[in-house]
Amino acid sequence: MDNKDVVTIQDVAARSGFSAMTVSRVLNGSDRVAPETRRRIEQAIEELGYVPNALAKGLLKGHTHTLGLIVGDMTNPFWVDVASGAEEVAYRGGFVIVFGDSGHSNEKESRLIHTMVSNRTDGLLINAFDDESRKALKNLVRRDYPIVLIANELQGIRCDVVTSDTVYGAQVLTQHLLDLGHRRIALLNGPKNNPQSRERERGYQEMLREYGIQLRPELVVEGRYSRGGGDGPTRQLLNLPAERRPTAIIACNNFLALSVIETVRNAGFRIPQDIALVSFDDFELASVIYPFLTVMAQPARTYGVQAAQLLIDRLNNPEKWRPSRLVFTPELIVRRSCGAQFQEPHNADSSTGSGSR
Amino acid sequence: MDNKDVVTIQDVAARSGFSAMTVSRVLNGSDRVAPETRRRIEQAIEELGYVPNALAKGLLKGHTHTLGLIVGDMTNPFWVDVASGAEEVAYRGGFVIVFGDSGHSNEKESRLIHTMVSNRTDGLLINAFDDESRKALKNLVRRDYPIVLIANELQGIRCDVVTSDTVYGAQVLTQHLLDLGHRRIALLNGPKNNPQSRERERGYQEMLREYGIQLRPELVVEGRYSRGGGDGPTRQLLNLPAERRPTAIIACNNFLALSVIETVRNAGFRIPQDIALVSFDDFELASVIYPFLTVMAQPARTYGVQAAQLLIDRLNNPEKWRPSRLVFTPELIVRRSCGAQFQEPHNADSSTGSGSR
DNA sequence: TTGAAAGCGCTAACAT
DNA sequence: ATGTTAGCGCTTTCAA
Repeated sequence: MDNKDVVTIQDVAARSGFSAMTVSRVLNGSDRVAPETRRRIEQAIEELGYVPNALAKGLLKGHTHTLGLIVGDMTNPFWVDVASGAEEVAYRGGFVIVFGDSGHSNEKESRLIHTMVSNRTDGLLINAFDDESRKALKNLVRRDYPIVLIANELQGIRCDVVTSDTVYGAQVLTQHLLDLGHRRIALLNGPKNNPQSRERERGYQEMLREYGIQLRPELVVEGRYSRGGGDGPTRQLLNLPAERRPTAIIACNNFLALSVIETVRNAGFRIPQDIALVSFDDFELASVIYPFLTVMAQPARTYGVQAAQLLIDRLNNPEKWRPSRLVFTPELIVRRSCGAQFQEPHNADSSTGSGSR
Repeated sequence: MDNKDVVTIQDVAARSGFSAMTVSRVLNGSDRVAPETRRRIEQAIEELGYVPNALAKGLLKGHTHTLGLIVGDMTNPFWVDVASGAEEVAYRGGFVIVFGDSGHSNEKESRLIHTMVSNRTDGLLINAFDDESRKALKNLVRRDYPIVLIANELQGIRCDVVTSDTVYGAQVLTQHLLDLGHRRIALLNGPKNNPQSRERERGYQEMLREYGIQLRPELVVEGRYSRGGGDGPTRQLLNLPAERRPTAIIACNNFLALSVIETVRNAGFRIPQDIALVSFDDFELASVIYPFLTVMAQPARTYGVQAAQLLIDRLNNPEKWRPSRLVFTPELIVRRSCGAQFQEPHNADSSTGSGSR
């Protein structure tokens, strides 16, 4: 068995007694190769364990059949779903996805973009962090580098966008609470320089105004979209004197909702008896186990599927591409408890029963 | 503004009035460049929006600062944690991670391996699907391609391994149930050709034997490790006549536990009153919201961190590498309900309160 | 049906 | 301090 570090197409050529060109034709499924030639070359490939060098091919051809996907937090189930959807479509289309997690940081995001462009991914799917992301992306777009924006729309960038109607989502959530009688409704929002955050605040304000409720600035607080990123702002809300404290909170993503759940619990309050909670984004897994949270569900997986599809379509047909803007309408899911089936056990080890035989 | 499709180092050279070699030196931070020269070249880079071509560099240098990571199901929070840990370490070390999801399929797995090797990832972190994976990996290892096996150990492959003591885990879980008085304990296992599945069955059997309990083959069933992959086998267990039906189930990963929860619920039984449930792997998020499941926790994130570290160390110091075998000891987490804080509401819309003002 | 030559963008090695 | 040459592994183009 040959033990060279890497085996090249030349090695296969030498071994099989044909030229590299003929080997190349076999590899790429050309029909202008004699059956016997093909057989012998395939055998040589097998014997040598040859794996074509995609770098060389990419360098020559100018594309790599590789897509970049940058999300803010790959630990968030929402983005995992997006990634999973994109991966499925990419795989079917013969593409590979290179993932990146910007960790909600501008610096890491721009490093990732640079790396992906440098590695000549054929295009980029990105949940742009905030307005600062625009500069880097704008430069790419100017060079016709294909980009699909996910969830966050950025002004003045000619590219595809897949998003959902966030203003509407915030309106529905706010109205839901208003209809239940709540009047002091807090908005636990994400960072202000994030386009979606601004839309959520707009929907919230509009609905309050429609109901003639006065806006209380102290009830609009700003967290981060990452795990634990709403702990501080939630405490801030709970620390308000009872007569100004919110009776309901709208969390602007699933991790912010988690923050509320944990912080409220630690402060000795109960949900929903003391403080009601509704949220954007779903916890799919958690909801199976204990479905109780009312949410505005965004179609996470569909985001990924559609975004990847848009990008691949564009790559396959560059000249007839025109920017698309896909806007999904989120859906209100009002959850019930499943306490009937799932009783809260009261012994210490609640999951393992009491030892029936 | 220049509008060529891609801008090369030659363009920068021409623009700045120096040679490509000097530009290259600036890019790679060589100190043998006059300050004024550096300034002018950096300006040209900026003006042209030049991004170096990593394919060309990789082709020349023979490495790409890229690591492959293949998991069975990137939708499973367990593997998300692994990926997140690996990503963090890789990023700090100047590497990028290329993810792949084998979807628990041999065919997709081998296609992914091929793609990653073809793209010259410098090494591979992989949760090998089953014994069939050995052939492909063995070929790579023979060519000194660096591989780290995660969770599943494969015989006769000289590479690093990061895993945990699965036999022990199964013993502890089984003993836990035995000590609670259960005698008909079912094992909802993963596929038999998966190395870990065999270890879990071994631990289970050993512990039953130690307690002098007779092994009932009908209580050992085989599911898949993917979402919903335990529905059928669980139904099979529930369909047994009452006197042979298990009083407790051990689910061999978190998704199998989910299957039990859903299937048992749909069949009208309750957990833990009618059937107790313990499981391998944790649901971190779900447990915050509703902590009730007793689990054998595997250190998911640590897997990723250590595996990536092992790989990077090897790449940085190839000649002094020796295969390592890291074995973690899983930990039993006996969860209590947090019903005291979290009461099961009984109205329809449980999360939003009844409308206090 | 097969092969030879040239070159994709970059940098190592060797000039100057 | 800067430049020239050659070549990484592959495919395009042209020739046989």
